[in-house]
Amino acid sequence: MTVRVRIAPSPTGNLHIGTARTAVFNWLFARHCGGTFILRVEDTDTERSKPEYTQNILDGMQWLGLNWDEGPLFQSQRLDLYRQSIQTLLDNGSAYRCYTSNEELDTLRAAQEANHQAPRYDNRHRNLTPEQEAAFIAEGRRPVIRFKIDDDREITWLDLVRDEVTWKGSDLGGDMVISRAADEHELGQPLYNLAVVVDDIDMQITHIIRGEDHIANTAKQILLYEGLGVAVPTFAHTPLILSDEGKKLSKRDGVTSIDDFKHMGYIAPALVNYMMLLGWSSPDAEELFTLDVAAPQFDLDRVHKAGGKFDWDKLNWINSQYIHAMPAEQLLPELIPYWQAAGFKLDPEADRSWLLQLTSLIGASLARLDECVEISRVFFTDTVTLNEEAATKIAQPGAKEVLTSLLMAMQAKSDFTEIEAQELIKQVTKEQNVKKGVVMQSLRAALTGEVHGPDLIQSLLLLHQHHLAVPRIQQALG
RNA sequence: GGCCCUAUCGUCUAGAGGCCUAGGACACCUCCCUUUCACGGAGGCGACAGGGAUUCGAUUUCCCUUAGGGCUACCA
Repeated sequence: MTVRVRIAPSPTGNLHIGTARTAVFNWLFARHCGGTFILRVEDTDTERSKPEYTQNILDGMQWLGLNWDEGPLFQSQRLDLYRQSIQTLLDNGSAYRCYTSNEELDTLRAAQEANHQAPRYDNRHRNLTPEQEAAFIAEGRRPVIRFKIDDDREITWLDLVRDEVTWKGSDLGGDMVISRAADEHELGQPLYNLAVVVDDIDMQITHIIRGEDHIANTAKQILLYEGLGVAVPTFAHTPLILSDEGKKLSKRDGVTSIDDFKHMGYIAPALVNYMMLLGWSSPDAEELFTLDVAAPQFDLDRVHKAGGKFDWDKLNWINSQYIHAMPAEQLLPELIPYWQAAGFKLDPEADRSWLLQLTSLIGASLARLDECVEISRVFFTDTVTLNEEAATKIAQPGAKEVLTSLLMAMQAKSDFTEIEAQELIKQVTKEQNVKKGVVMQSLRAALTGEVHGPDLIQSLLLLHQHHLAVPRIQQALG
């Protein structure tokens, strides 16, 4: 039996980090087993589902490198399939029409809550006589279809990450609605649990890997498999991604969509790497690896049971490791859009060599791509403003003289090599009889307006190439 | 309220009865490299929630307590 797994996002929002992480585990499991990874879009909630969300999810999956083998399939296009199964359940007596009104349900729940009881449907319409049904229909009630859940039933399954899980039928909230209200002899819109089971059966899914927030659904779904007379697949419930407060990460926690991470300057392999590490550890204790490297060693056995808090520090570190490992040729095209968005004037073609040098210069300073804007700002602006500390450096004894010497040398020569620049610094230091620090500090201050920054010699070279060094030193000298 | 799940450094985790004086990574601190800031390198700080039981021996097994989380829809 070949392994078939799926990721089944609901297009009611952009691709969420939690969904993406579940997709990562499914992808890894499929690739590890040489199985098939399927993408199914669960859009049975027509109110909340939006095409743009579907697009966002598809784009996000692709960006992350989570390629799927089959799909995307859309539940909204498979309604007939669900209706057939609903009819089957009706025919074999495991489902029935329920005419309880919302008001009656509300009253019931309110009473249960008042008595500190768990809210649940009391199965009051489970055995209606034809006469009773006719009476409700005559009242104009539109029935839902409920699937019978026996209270004394015990549901147990062997979960691939949390071993044996047991659930009592009485804790499932009574007979479950599988089809929305419709006219008396119609089959209404199928509901989540029914659609999922029918699809998983139809698509011959062998392993259902999803977040632990689905555990109660699993109990219900197992009953549905039985009602439909089909073998139950294997389940695995992964731990949830938690916020700082230790709660399930939700849209309210700020950045949660893959899109957001992308725009913040995280790169796909780093984000995926972090998601893999959140809840799973590789047997050899490695922490930096791609999907392809992780797949052969991926195993649900090594998935942790407890939820994990999302840690920005660790993500930033992983992201920085990937960025630092990128050669300038590869990194440059990633940075250009950020520079352009910041309004920096640059010509990717004509300035290519200069941009590559700049990229090499700042690469090691970047933890996120977007940081390239602030770090390299002084290389793109016409003038700089000295901050307080920088002004102090230029005001220190000997600084003016040093800068004047440097200025003259640079006016005389339009391009320096690194060796020549170092030689020049050395020479000026000796000439002016100052400490090297004075030269370096005043030069940096004049050039960038700041006292911190990337390698000074490299910065000088780059600025001089673009004719920015001379005017800035002049400006600093007043 | 009910049910279910979970519990190792601040965080992510390794650990499947003696290998543990509990290992790694991030963060933090110190030092080195360096004109600076980063990067990089070397150290340091730092945890088995509590109580029972089983055992010659428990981080590891069992029970209870506590804490945290999830679920409790005609959403998915």
